[in-house]
Amino acid sequence: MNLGKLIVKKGEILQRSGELQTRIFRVESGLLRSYHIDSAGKKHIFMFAPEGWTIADSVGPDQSSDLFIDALENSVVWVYEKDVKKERKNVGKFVKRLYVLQKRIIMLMSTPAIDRYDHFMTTYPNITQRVPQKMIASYLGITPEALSKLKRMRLNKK
Amino acid sequence: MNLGKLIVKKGEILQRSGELQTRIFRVESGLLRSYHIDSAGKKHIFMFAPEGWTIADSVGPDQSSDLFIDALENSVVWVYEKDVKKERKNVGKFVKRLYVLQKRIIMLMSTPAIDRYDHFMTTYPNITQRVPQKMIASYLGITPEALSKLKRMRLNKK
DNA sequence: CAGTATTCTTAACCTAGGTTAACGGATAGC
DNA sequence: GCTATCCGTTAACCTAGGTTAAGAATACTG
Repeated sequence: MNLGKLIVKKGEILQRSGELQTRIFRVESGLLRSYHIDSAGKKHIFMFAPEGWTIADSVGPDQSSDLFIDALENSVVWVYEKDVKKERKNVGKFVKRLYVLQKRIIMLMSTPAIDRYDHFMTTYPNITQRVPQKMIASYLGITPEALSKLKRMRLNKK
Repeated sequence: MNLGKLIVKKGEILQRSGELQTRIFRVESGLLRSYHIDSAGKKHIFMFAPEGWTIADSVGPDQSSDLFIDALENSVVWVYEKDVKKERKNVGKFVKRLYVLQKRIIMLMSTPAIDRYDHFMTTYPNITQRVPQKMIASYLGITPEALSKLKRMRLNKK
């Protein structure tokens, strides 16, 4: 599970979006960061990890990564393999929840409200029918008036 | 640790912001939600929890809650006490990380960029000095130009 | 049912932050 | 030391979403 120590130069990429087999990086010295690249090609920094911190993509053992991880300074890094057994038991619930929050943060930073709405509708179809629209707007981070407007604007386009 | 079953009516509040002694709620039937009330008094829904889901405020064992939890439908709920021993060991790292993400989501939804900037500067002063300002902007979810503008606008006001 | 309370929508107007582009200052590589 | 790249700033203009207010549609309640 401990895969050893890695010495990385500033700018080196440790993990790319789309990779399976994501790892966990513990920073002994230096500075790492993780970031997401959106559909328009823009970078959004998800987190910084200075000395003593741990950084990883919070995806389950079978998912491919959403994040890039690279070094902002020359760094020394301990690399760990994810513990698939633990992830399937206790810890898995935490990892899953972390992933949901991670995704939500990335979407809040990089995705327009109407797309977040679509994502919500397909991800939680059952909730959709049980709460008023204004609560979905609140979850999405916009006002009910804005959601109303966005839906109408989409209709008028088609 | 299992504190028993609770039958709640639509509208009932299970946890208030500011409370110590936060609990974990597992929904047997019905629908709960958690939300944050910002400084302007506006509600921001953090999460919905239908049947089978677990909902709680991801604060550590000594922190007071940031979130309200209430029932959107008549519900049956299992209540659990947080396991302080576990939280101080293994699981604590996950809880802490969840809390950071929870806070970031709430801030992205309810706090203007300049205040998020201040929060970042005081929370991570050491990172501040090691990365260019454009990366802080990226972390905050805004463009470098916008951050530049916001800082200048603040100066002109004083 | 009637009556009240929510919810959804629309519209006019406002504002925070995005886009594009240009410039000067700082850094890094050679 | 010279050049190229990156960084921060400014400015003009644009756009997504907020604010306020009002009306229509829907859902509760007695």
